[in-house]
Amino acid sequence: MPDKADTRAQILDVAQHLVQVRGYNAVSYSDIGTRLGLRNASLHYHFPTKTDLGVALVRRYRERLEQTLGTLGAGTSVQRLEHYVDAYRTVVHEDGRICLCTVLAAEDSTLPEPMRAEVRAFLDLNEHWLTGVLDQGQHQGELRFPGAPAEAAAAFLATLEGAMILARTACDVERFARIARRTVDALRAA
Amino acid sequence: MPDKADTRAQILDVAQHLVQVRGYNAVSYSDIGTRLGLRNASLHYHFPTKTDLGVALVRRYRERLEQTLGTLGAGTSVQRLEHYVDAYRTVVHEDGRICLCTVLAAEDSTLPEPMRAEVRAFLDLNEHWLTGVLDQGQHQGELRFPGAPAEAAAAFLATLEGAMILARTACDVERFARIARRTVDALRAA
DNA sequence: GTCTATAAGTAGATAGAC
DNA sequence: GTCTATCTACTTATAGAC
Repeated sequence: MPDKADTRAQILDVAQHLVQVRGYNAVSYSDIGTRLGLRNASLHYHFPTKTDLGVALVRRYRERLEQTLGTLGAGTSVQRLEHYVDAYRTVVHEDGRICLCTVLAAEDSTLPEPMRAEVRAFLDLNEHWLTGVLDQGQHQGELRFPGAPAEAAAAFLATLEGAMILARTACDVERFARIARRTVDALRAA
Repeated sequence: MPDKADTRAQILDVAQHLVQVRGYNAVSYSDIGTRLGLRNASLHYHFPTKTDLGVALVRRYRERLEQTLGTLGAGTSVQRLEHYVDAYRTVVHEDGRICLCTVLAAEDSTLPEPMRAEVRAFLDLNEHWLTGVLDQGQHQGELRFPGAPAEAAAAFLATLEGAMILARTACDVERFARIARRTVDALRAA
């Protein structure tokens, strides 16, 4: 008699991994169940509909980011940016995994509305946090960039998202790190 | 008795539009046929397998880009970059369309191998052309950036791809143009 | 070239036994 | 909680008439 919360977490773990590689539409209950030794109906017990599963997936992903960003409150703006990039770098893997919400953003128009809202919330969280860091760095003279911090933050996030996609198609995980590094460097005032 | 090549082109037109919005995996023969008043079996006459359709789709898209880039050979490097961005801007629409290969790159791991090869060829074409323009601009003193032209080209392309995805999730087509403009400006030596 | 009809497979989802 | 069994809908794909 397995623990309910535990099984639920395992389902989310496997589902997240699969979605990060294949995308939401290309992952089925069967795919997830096979990897866990569970049947189709058992998954539906924990997540009645696929939308329920998808929403829970993105929500957990965002909550974890909130925790991570909470620990990145200290240090200079450059250090905070570098730790942020490091966190992103850990989700880019040899097996083709990239940021969950980058994949989902690409599928946006096919997602159920509750999922789209969660994906937007995740991206907004990133942009707002980045805007704060860039604003801090600009005022302290550590960072220099044209235009408003919010515009620079949007461009920065766009570059990271695009870099993950490029890295995957090129089967070159280092490509993400190279692009990310030069993008951080471009913001430095020095 | 419709012309065969004509029908084939119409199928590709409709399929491209749908894939740009939904992605390859979320578009079916039925979706395409309904919009053209054609039956499932008729589509299979023109494209025996879905892979055939997908490969033809990306190949035509790349050939068209080659023609477009051919007309962008004249002018200063900044002008060429701006025309390039303009060309990309025309594929970002209110209805959710973005660059075909940006969508396909996000689905990379689920695509049949012949399609993956075509997507890579498209992205390589972009990177090589951009590398040439950046190299030209650097030597002429019109552009200034750190590192090799190829590295700057990869970062530039990543930003455009990410910007398209962000623009779509935010339901804000202007967002792409704003990010693209600041990215071109950042390369200017002046 | 396009059609009807149909195959074979998979999807998300539910009922009810244990 | 997990199972077997089943349902309906949809997918890609093919056979053969017109």
